[in-house]
Amino acid sequence: MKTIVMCFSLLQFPRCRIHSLANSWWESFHKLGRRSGSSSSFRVLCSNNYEPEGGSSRRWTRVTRRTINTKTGGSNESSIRNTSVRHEIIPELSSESNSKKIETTKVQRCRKIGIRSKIIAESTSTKISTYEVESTEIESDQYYIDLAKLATIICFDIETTGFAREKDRIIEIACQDLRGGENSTFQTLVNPQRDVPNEQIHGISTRMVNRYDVPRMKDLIPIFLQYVRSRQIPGGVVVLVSHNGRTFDVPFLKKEFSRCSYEIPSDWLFADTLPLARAVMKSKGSKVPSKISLQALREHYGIPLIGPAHRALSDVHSLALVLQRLTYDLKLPVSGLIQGSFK
DNA sequence: GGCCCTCTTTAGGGCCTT
Repeated sequence: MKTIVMCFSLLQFPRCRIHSLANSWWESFHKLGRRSGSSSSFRVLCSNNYEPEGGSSRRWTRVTRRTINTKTGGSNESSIRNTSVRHEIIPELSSESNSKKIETTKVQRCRKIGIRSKIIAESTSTKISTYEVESTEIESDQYYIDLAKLATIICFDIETTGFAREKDRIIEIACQDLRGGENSTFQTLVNPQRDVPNEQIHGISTRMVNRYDVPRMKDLIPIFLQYVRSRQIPGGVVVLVSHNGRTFDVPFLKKEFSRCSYEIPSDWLFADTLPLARAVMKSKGSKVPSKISLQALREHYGIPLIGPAHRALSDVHSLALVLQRLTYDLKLPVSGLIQGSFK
């Protein structure tokens, strides 16, 4: 597996884009906080800044001559520096010893940076009662607080050839790490090796994706895994957030992984903004409106559309800001988001 | 498929995702 991951270089794929939306989420969050005059929500979704072994200068071994047209991009953030930290993922974090291991990992291997560290160091035990979490009493609040300190929050979205994961295929994937910084976002078209019947929805045509230089899913998964791993805090978990992900994006992604003989890494968690949106509506004392689509939420919060609607990266940008507003409204900390996550 | 609402719970329709 590791060998496969190292077989691809993002720089090799100009159509696979890693953008620099960097700190837009943080900037917006701080603006929101200034407007509200409240500091409690600033504990939500914060994280420290880390970079994997080798940093941006690392080199991946090229073992294929297949030219795949992808794009990368991004901006440097002053707080990001190279580090010799190694990836040592803890697969299961369910015991007290593992909780202690997290704490040890945090102290020994991680660097805290600026205000974000101060934010995350605060207690994050506040939870909103209307957010129905799936967790049982197996894990303590402290466990989730510890886990939150090493969590990477990544919003993601997919475009597909249809709704049926059994017969349809992913044709575009986009992600945005809310921590921002260099290589914080990732976007690529995916070659489904079939016609795209719903171009009218997202504007992605058969001609755009059925190309030799657009990666197939089996080509992309190792790159995608490497991207996520590059954003992951050593010893921490990744929380992949999407809208209606529980019933669409995540099962679709899992199906594609399975089809290509891959498994979703055990330290990936998934969160869905749809139940968060319902919880916000309930908390305001109103019945859950019938329209709680991502577009409806974006309009509700006055978030401008960046780029064409129903393209993965545009929706990810919207989702990142919607998530920020939802967690703010719910006063939901990272630990609460993790408690409500699923695998 | 899961969730929510209502003309409901022994059910059905609508919404979310493309």
